[in-house]
Amino acid sequence: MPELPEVETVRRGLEPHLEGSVLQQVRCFRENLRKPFPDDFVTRLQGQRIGSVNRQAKFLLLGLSSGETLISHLGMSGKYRIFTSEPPALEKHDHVEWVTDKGVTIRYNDPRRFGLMDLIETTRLDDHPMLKGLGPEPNGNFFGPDYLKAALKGRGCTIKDALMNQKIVAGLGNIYVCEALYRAGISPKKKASTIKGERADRLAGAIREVINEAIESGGSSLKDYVQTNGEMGYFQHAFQVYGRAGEPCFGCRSPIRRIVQAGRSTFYCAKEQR
DNA sequence: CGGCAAACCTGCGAGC
DNA sequence: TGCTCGCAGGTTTGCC
Repeated sequence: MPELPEVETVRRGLEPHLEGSVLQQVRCFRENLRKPFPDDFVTRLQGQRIGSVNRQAKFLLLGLSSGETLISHLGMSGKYRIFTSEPPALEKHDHVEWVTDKGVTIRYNDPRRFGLMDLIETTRLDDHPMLKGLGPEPNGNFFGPDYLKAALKGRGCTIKDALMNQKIVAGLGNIYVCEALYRAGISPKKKASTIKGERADRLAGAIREVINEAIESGGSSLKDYVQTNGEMGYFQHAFQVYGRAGEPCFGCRSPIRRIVQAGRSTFYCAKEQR
């Protein structure tokens, strides 16, 4: 589920229920996700007031009154659900639960457990191994044609791999890279260093555009729910290439191809993407 | 350094 | 009905 637009949608869902609230009751139903929970996880969360609900790349960042920040990554299958009244029975793969002083229950559910939660002093946030070295936000001020051109210069990997690299741009994943490359008319197999000039301008614009449109649509829902209220995002209906192998390109009608790059599926139109 | 496969996990749909 | 296989939105690790 979660690339940047999905995580931003989750952030917007959580913020009104968490910002300014106190985590009155914290429960954790196992000792690890992809990695172990930090030491004294429950104790360090319990009783904390949440001052801010932020996002960086695909990470949610909850600023706590203790001076620590909770880092939450959703992996492939992580979901937050919010219950404003009496919550239902725990479900399979519910791993963490918070009850706020406003009587709101928030549960983190993650079947594949590729997600991650960690605590770090807020002043040392940028030193956290997962956040250190992250590139700029694709919809932020720092990202644009000039940045992208400089970042791709001399890169021997494919343009697909470059855009998947969180150190170059932070927050894109398989779906939005495929979609941005289609919009820019660039083949995912091109060497990154060959994308320059007007083509790089178009790519930078396409990335910003697709990310912003997806956020406005509440992200993309594939098998799982994305939004914290259980509603589907609807950007999946705007996919031009992702998941459309064999179906006709909306532009030229030639079949969309699926190839594997770095172990991940890439969808593209061989005719329109050069 | 680059490239690639495997690892971490469960669930689902397709095919037999 | 039930089995096996392949696949899935992410990231890290280890090997050549």
